[in-house]
Amino acid sequence: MSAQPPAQPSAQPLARFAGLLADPTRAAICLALLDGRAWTASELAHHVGVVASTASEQLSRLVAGGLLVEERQGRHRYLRLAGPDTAALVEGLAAFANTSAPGPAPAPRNLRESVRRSAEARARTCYDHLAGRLGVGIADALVARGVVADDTGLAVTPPGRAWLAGIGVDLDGPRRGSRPLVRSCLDWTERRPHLAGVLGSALCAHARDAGWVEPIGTGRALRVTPPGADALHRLLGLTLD
Amino acid sequence: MSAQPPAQPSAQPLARFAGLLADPTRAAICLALLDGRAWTASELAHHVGVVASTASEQLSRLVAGGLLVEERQGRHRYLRLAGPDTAALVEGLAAFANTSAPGPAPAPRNLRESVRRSAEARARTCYDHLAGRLGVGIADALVARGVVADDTGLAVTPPGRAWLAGIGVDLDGPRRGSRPLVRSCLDWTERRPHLAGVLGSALCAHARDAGWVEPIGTGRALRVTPPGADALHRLLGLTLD
DNA sequence: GCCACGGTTCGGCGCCCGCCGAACCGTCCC
DNA sequence: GGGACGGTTCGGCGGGCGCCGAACCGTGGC
Repeated sequence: MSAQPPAQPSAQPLARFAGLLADPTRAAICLALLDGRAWTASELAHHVGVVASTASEQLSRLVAGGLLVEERQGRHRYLRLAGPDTAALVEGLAAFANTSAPGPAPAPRNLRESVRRSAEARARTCYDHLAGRLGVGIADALVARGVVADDTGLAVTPPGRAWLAGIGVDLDGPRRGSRPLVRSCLDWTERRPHLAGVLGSALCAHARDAGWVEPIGTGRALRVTPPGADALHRLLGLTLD
Repeated sequence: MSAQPPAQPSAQPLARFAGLLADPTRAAICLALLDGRAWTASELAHHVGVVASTASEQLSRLVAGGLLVEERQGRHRYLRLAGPDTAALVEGLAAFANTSAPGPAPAPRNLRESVRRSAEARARTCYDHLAGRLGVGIADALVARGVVADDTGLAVTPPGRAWLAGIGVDLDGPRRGSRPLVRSCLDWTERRPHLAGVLGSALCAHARDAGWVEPIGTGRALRVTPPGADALHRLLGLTLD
């Protein structure tokens, strides 16, 4: 029974919320949805390797818990993360989970290397911005060139803002809202921060629109196109592996 | 069996890590440790309302998972959160859990009011900085007075830095390290940000040292002393309820 | 030396939860 | 209208896990 009141008032909600991500199936679903797109229920079921009915239950649970939102169209049920803050939470938690937990790690040492070499580790989207070595490299380059200052938290410098506008990255677009202009997001493959927030989103959109990157297959992985590699080298001095 | 490999490589660690907080007992332990102090195992057991053996198991699990660190002294086992970033993660997650999860909420409406009136909601420590209405009030006041800028992420302004030094808050103390100078931390009672990072820590230390606040009992709750109320009003125009 | 006490280990109990298969419902296409 | 298909509901199974009590271990005090 143990119906005695919990000593901390918020322990119950915290546990219930954390429980949403405490299952491998639900965790895999949330990670898949980090690409920011809306997936159908059966896509997710197939992707994480469970039968449709199981996925249906877990998806309902995630929606009820507020992590996911759903949109029904005809006989399809589209699912996506509830918002950018939710995505940041999941990504941050995943990064934390990968950096800590030194216990009986089920990672056979060279799995790490194979992950590092994968296309996703090289360049991918993280919700609506760029991640992987590409994302981290861009973040480093922008800090090195003074576009973004890293003194006391991240900030876009005034000359940096002009420089960004000059190459076609507009920070005053419709996406503004109350989102922070630039935010740091911990990269779970590189374990170092890349850029999120309005700037991260605008950069990613620009890279897509300008043809610098294009998606590989249906996942989050990206390929840097030859013109993209040229532009990144010319503008940021970036050389990718 | 279902031994098929998970589609997402990091789903397993994420689930395991989230699972650490997915239990009410473990969650309550972590929330209690948010005060930044080291507790003994039996203190925690009594506080969260489980028997010593149960607490021992859960504590070992939290330590193995990297959320807590332990320090053994004689026949005592002291436990604290692994670090400020861990504390931020727990606090952020708790705030998120309280804001989302609109489901069958077990909160009987006026519980919220009773929480609001509690001493903890008025003023408390959050790991090593100030929280509650006092914490967010200070944050608002510092932003309003230009000590902290909130344009593109939080930052301490140059005049703000001088002003802080003038009242005895030193930001270049030994605590610097690689911590951000000022960071936003979501307050789970107010659901609005208060100040963390080096500034938050220094402010809290100064408030204690100057006798502005003093702990109530053994918890995280704080009482604002008469001289403290005077100083906060004089320096920041802050009037507390 | 003895005893008190904090902490741990172990066995066992009971519940919860994630999984599946089967049946069912609604939508879309032909 | 009929059939294909995405999605849901339900029953049942199995495993994992959180809890406790009891026994045990090591430290510290007397």
